[in-house]
Amino acid sequence: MHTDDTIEVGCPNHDHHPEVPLSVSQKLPSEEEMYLLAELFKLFGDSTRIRILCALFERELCVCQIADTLEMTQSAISHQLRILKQGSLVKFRREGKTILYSLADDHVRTIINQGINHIEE
Amino acid sequence: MHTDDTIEVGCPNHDHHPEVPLSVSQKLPSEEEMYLLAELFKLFGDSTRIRILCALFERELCVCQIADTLEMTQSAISHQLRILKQGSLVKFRREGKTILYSLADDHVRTIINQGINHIEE
DNA sequence: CTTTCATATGAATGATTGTTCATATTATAA
DNA sequence: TTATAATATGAACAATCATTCATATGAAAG
Repeated sequence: MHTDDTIEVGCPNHDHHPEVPLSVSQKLPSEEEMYLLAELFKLFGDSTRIRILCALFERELCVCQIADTLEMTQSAISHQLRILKQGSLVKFRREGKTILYSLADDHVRTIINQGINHIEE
Repeated sequence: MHTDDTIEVGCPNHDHHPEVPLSVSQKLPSEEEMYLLAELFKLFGDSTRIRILCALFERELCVCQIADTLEMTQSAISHQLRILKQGSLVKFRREGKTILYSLADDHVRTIINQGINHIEE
């Protein structure tokens, strides 16, 4: 992440507010929490995964329906679903040989909608 | 993004709902929009950038204050600020030799808070 | 049990990306 | 103008990642 070598410090603004770095870092979320936040957004940061999630906005879908809808291979979709599953963004249920995927919860929808809001301005 | 070769199709579920891929893809946001969405979330998908944005939650900061707060080099911070600037997530103003960065708008806060909500459950 | 079919996964590969190091830019102070 | 200080940037490198291809798994039908 970063070296623990000497880190440069100091500029007029900095020197006139020597308390700032400490005071800011005290109000920061924990390193753990910020790391998890980044990991969460990383899941949304790929257009294949976004397209999968958007497809699941409509209804639950089996893997090959997603592949067909997005015009991608079953394998590529399956790999991405695994990542979305591990990140608890999608859930699934078995129906015979088929596995049906759906959005894990409404946060997924909310976060994506928030992103759409930001873009459309 | 994907090959235009033959894409496999078909499973019982799929065959019993042949209209699904088309009907789902018609309700999808445009490819352009989904691409932009992924690009947006990519900006939040790095822990250095998340830490920078969280630091700016508190107050506007110059580059070396951010570097000092996060214990990283000026160069690393500057590179990431460039990415955040290009993505319109931060704005800046000059004050002498110093450049002060701040959050571009409240969407940034909202999106991050939405992410925090998701994590804390 | 064996075959079939939907899905999952491991290895390989090319592409993208974050950090470092060295250097450039830009504004101020001397 | 020259020197200094804050920030920016280009090239290089290592690490991460998405897709492909080949193959494995697991449920169900025969």
